[in-house]
Amino acid sequence: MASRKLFVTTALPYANGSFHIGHIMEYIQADIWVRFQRMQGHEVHFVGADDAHGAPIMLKAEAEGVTPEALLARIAAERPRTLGGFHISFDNWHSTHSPENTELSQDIYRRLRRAGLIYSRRIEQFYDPVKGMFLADRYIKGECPNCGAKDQYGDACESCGSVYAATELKNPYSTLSGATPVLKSSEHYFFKLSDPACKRFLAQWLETPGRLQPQVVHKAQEWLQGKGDKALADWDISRDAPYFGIRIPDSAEEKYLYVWLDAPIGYLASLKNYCAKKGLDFERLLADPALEQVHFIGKDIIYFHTLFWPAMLQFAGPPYKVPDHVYVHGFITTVSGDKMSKSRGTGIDPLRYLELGMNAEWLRYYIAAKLNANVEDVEFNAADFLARVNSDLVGKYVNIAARAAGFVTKTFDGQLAPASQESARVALGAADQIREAYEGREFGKVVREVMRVADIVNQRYDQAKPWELVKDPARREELQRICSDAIHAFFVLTVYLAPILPATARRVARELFGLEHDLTFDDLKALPERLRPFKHLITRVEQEQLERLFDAKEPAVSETITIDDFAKLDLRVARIVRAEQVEGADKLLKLTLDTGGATRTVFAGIKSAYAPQALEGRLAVLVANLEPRKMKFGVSEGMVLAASGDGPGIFLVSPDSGAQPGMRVK
RNA sequence: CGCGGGGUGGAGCAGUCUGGCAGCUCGUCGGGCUCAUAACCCGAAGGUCAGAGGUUCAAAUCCUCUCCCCGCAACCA
Repeated sequence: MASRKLFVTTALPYANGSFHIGHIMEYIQADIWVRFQRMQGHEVHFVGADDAHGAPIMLKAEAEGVTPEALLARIAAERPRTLGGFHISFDNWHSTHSPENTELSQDIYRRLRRAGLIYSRRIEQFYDPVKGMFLADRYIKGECPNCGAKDQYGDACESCGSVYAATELKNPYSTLSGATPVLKSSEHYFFKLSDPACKRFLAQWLETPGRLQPQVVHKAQEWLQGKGDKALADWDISRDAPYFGIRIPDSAEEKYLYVWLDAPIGYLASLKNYCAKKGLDFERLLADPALEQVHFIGKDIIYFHTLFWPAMLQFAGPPYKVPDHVYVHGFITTVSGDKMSKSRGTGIDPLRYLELGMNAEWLRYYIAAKLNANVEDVEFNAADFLARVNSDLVGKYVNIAARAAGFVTKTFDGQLAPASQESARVALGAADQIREAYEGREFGKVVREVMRVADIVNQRYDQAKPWELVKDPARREELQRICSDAIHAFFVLTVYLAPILPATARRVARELFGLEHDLTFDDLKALPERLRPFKHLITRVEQEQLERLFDAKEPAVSETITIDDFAKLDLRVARIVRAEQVEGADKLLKLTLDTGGATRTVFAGIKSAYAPQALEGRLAVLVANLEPRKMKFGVSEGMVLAASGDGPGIFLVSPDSGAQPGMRVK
């Protein structure tokens, strides 16, 4: 087979937090595919990077009182531990906040401009006068213009489902400062996605056979062919200062590239950074017609990777090239045991998984077993995970070696009979199907096929009853043949599983068979002649480990504060002297509090949990120095403390009996 | 009727393109074995293939409608 040249990426994780299980699933999927390609002798360049720009990172850094760079450095520092822990074999990990990315992004921008695909126009947008910045829809809330529901975001109402522009909200406010935003106009740059040449190119790019999964083509075509108000619109690619990003070049005003423009360019920036380290010529590598550019992404970012990204690359021109494949996967959902509490993505913390000493290959195997080439969600089910890993990996696969190795070492001093017995033949016979499944990202098929063979091997071994043969010196040869056959089959299966279980495959190759290299498909041509003493390869998953993994329910506690920070809070014991319904309010009760002499009015969102009469006379804890807040029904002069969780129920915090109104709580 | 994907024994999945006795793993029940990390082997029970209608000698599979779940709908990273 001709050798291929591959440039493979995974989606760039947004650098405002640690990896979550969704990232890890994608990396495992891509890594398995990449390792498979390497095992066939292909040249693979597999890179990733942190997606470092944009308003959320800028604001998060500001909230923490650090520079964005410091925030990025902290996130970057913990990446290797997780990536290494799960055996993700990136050749390079970089950042979009890098000289390479700045250079490439500005270059691509200039080329697109020269190609006539960028124009500017003034748009009106909400501006936060306190923060001094323009507000994206997600930072604006207000009352729904349709149903009047409060605290709705700037794009759609969660209460009545109507869709509108942020400017239509009634009584809008900035979620950043609480200020009332003002309309302000600003010059914005647009990428002319609607240009006929652009649409023609995308139509042709999408239709290229084998490039994308059919479901993905359907979805992209819908956007591309949209009519009326669904028509493909141009893309606003600029943002006003202050913005943490890459400056738009040749612009008098201080403008920045929208983070989604420079993020995918980060793929190239990481490759370029890698080339520099390796002494490779970046432009030559990229321009090589033989190079296949492959992106693994999740279904949430199809829009960017099948429309904007190929269009940007196409019209930027050589050496940039359009992606050859964009492989889309679904999300991972989590079911923790019998609780059936489903949560998306966040159910398992990858770092905690590693810290508990859980084997990364368990997860790699489990995810591989569930992955196919479709855009379907994958469910992580704790009970299923336990059963699958223990019975497949330990009970079937490893067991083959464990049960036959003893005879070979003790009775034959590690000498294996010549190959080509029945079990090994069955195993070798699966090679084509397994390679095809790997290539097509049908990892579930790989696993099913491997386990089908493992079952056959165990059955044949059972029928031959080596534990009886060993008692009869006349049947030594037969015993050696049976055991060698099982060991050979085990070796073949290890080659098949190597992309999924790289660490185990490495140990098997070195410790059991004395090979100096990592396994490749070429190793199937000559099966081993000797076996070294068997060692424990993979431990079983313990129920307790899974329980601890999910016990981490209490999510990371909020950031540490100092005693001085705490001292800022003035908490007081207060007696609820009156509690009343509020006309027209869904959630609020109006409380009149005695704070030891003075009286306060507080609106508390506890109507669903308490009848007003039940509250009168009770003690509560009041945040006495909270800034008074003007609400629809009056001014609230503080806040009473109450506990609540994910489920229903609100629980007022009460001081023990004996406490007097006005006492300080600390 | 906005669009895409999904709904198959208790659990997780294959089979759907190209119609032909409903299959695999785990779990459960019964038996066997003792080489193996309580692993392995044999057997059994368990499904109106989300629902309704249609095409056909024959439908999980093709067509129509309905219900439920996940996701998408640029100015959200």
